[in-house]
Amino acid sequence: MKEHHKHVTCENCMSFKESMFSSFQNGQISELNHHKSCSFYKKGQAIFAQGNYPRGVFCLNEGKVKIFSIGEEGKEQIIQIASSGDLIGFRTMFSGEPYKVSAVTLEDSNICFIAKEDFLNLMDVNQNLRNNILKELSLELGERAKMITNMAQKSVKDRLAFTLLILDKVYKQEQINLSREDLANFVGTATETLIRLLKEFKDKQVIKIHTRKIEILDKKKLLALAGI
Amino acid sequence: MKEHHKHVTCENCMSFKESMFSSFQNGQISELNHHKSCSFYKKGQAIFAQGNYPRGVFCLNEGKVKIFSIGEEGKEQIIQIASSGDLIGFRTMFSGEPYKVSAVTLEDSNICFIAKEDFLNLMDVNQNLRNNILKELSLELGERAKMITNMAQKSVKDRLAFTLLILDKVYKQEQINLSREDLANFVGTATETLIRLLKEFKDKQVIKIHTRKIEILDKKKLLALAGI
DNA sequence: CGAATCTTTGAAAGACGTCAACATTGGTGG
DNA sequence: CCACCAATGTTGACGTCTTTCAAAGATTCG
Repeated sequence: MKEHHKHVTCENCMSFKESMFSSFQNGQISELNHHKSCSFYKKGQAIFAQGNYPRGVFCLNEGKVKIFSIGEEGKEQIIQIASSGDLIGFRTMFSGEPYKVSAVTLEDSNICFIAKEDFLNLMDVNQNLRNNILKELSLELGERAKMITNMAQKSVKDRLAFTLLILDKVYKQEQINLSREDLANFVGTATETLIRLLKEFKDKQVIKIHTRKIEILDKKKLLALAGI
Repeated sequence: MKEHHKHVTCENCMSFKESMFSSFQNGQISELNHHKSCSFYKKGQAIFAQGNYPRGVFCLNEGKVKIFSIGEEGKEQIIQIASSGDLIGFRTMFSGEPYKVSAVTLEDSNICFIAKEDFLNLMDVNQNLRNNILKELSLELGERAKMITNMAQKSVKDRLAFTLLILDKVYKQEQINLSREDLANFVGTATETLIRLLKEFKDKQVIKIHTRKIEILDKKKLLALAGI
């Protein structure tokens, strides 16, 4: 468990080189650092909520965050899991709308904040940042077309396989650590259905279950199931 | 039916003021016009295809275009229907990837083309265009989060209601004119299921069916069904 | 240790997709 | 201009995947 209010500067941020700001020069980095503030968020804490108006962007120094949209029955649909180095909430900087999604930490996290005005100023001045943002928006748009297609055309089992592969990348060498409900809300199914399918995957030696955590044993079988 | 090779200049383009270029000044408009070429596409003709690399962007002067992604079984999932004034294929200008979706005309259309290099030069020079593009990418990203949630959580009936409301905006005062298969591929269901639900909506006086075309009679009922 | 939360299992109903046959439509050539 | 054919649309029957509801079993954390 991480300590509270760990102070991080952009200069010594472990996630800096994979971040949207990776192309910044020394002077720009310290300027960025000057404009950011850094906060500790406990597991389960909200970073922003659907319907609110944004005041800036959040840069994830350490931790994991679920980005989800809430359907009419109040059920969460997880769209994305953000992790160290990811910038979140920047979409709303340009759209003029309130947030269309909510963000909640999945574990204790250190998250930096850059005010909207400062961020937009950086965008104006820095072409690399602009290009990185354009690229990221574009990549995400492509991913979401794929996700829509999966939701519309694939069985729950196939989607679970697909989701586990995504999570494998997010959790890297760690085991996947999500509640059954969050996992179900990412796959887009009922918790009970998810549990039954996990058991099936376990019986087929595709995954190993350590109570809450999930270890992927056979990525090839998952790839075949997900149809990639 | 429109005649072939109708020549359109940006200056006299009926869709110009709703387009991404609406903020251009006179000199910029004629420069834009100088860099574009204009082609006639017959109904059902492909504009670009998933997997190919983009050479530029397409500006829809007149007509309608389905944007879809193809699932593993070869089934189309329609993501969006573009109409007059819409710019399509600009996502791939920034991502460096090949197209993740395909575009095919739904009716005879006039479509202008702007080469990638020219378009990116315009982006560099023109802050309004840049902001419009950023805004459009952001808005679309928000819509797709909503679409993912709908696909994952709502019944086919609810999604049909939602889709009809989207199409009502696309077709404005006209009646919706899509094949049953395309409509099913937008809703994300089988053609047969779609037909059964259309009949149900017809019996409930929500829509009126003129063979292929669909007229919306009761938008309120649709809004209630779609849960908006 | 116990309360609260999260997870698992079972049974039953319903929504949806698939297959096969049939009907209608619109475009084409005679 | 009409008849015909291919493409598109419609209907019914059936099976199965998935959800829902209810209850019991684990686990976690104070």
